[in-house]
Amino acid sequence: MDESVKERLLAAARRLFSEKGFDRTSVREIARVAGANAAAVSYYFGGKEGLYRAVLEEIWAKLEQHFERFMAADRPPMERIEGFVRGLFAFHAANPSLIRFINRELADPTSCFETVIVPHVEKVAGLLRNSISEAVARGELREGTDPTIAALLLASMSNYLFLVGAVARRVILDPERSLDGLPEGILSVFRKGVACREA
Amino acid sequence: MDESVKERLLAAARRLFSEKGFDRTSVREIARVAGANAAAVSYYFGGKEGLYRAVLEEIWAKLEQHFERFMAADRPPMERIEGFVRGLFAFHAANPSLIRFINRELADPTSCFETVIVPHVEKVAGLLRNSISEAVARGELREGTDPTIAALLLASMSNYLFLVGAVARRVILDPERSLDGLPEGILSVFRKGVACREA
DNA sequence: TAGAATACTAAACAAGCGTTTTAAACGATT
DNA sequence: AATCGTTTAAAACGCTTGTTTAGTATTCTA
Repeated sequence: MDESVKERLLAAARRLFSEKGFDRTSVREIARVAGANAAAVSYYFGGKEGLYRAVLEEIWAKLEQHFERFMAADRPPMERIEGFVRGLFAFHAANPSLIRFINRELADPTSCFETVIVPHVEKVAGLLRNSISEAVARGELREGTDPTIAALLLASMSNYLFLVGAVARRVILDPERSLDGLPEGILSVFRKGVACREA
Repeated sequence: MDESVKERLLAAARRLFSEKGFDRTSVREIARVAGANAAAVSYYFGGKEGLYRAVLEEIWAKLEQHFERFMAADRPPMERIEGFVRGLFAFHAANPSLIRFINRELADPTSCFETVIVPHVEKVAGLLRNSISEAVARGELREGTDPTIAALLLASMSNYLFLVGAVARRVILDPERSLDGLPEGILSVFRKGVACREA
């Protein structure tokens, strides 16, 4: 237990908030998991909401870093589009339950929505939209494709499974089915769906 | 105010639970909106959770009724698939915020998950999966298409927008943009994505 | 080494929660 | 008219919540 109390609180909050959300996680529980006092949350973060905000910023920073690697600006647009999907799945594999954290915030915004969520989503959405626009301009995606709609649908397919994780693994998919092929499946549907050549 | 207290409680709970979710809605607030006493919730529904469960059942019944109309068993499979998407959008148009209610439960299951959510999702997912299987068997969708994956992706595209409604309207889509064309756009991507003829 | 700033804690606080209790009002039946 | 079960209301209960207070160690600085 050589980490600082602040770091232990962040780690515990990250875990508990992702698992159960803001409302169902109490300050006392975070403190217990962190092996700290509940008052330390107010001391270091100004309150429960401040701690939540800190965790959210931390996660988004990590996710954006991830996207910047998978969607590097010097790559051709189709590679960036593929990077979006593969990056999202890779991130989820490396950080299970964190995507649900973010998506829960999207589905049910807290007070962090305006200051944390909106700017970050705008950035990632812009990256994806621009990649699609470029791909259309290059003739790699069908002319007339609406980049906004196309981006929305690609993000839908890439995110929904993780969002409804609990029910998906119970009802929609076999629990033991591997998800390894899913990113390519999504990209296949996407490519053909807005591909350059009509069938 | 000629409705019964029980009905008024259900209506108020439906509205408040859809807007703010289970945790952020208090029994006292429901009672105030319904013009009733907070104790009536325990009296009629056995508690807050019972009221929540009643609302959830009510909504699912309505939604399933909707799907049974749009995905009638006597229709050809591709029409049923189209009915799934169009029905979902129509339902959302008629019952704003109710889809978010359901989706919130999917993203963050409460104790109703096993008894209410799982059976209903299984039913609708089965309808969609069977329609896709039949369409593949008829040669209307590409051979080798995995019905489960295809159903998942179609449901993803159809649901995600409503799920992330708040951020979608702020960041992803123009607030004034009409969504009228979106169901057809989704179906277009889906059809081409798993269409019979390769490009 | 004295003093000040920082790090941390136990205890108390006020507010809100869902529920239960108690009792009054109501409508139908005897 | 008296009595019944049902319905509604007010108040109180026990509990948990996030935060604050007040205080004690600990560490750093002069």
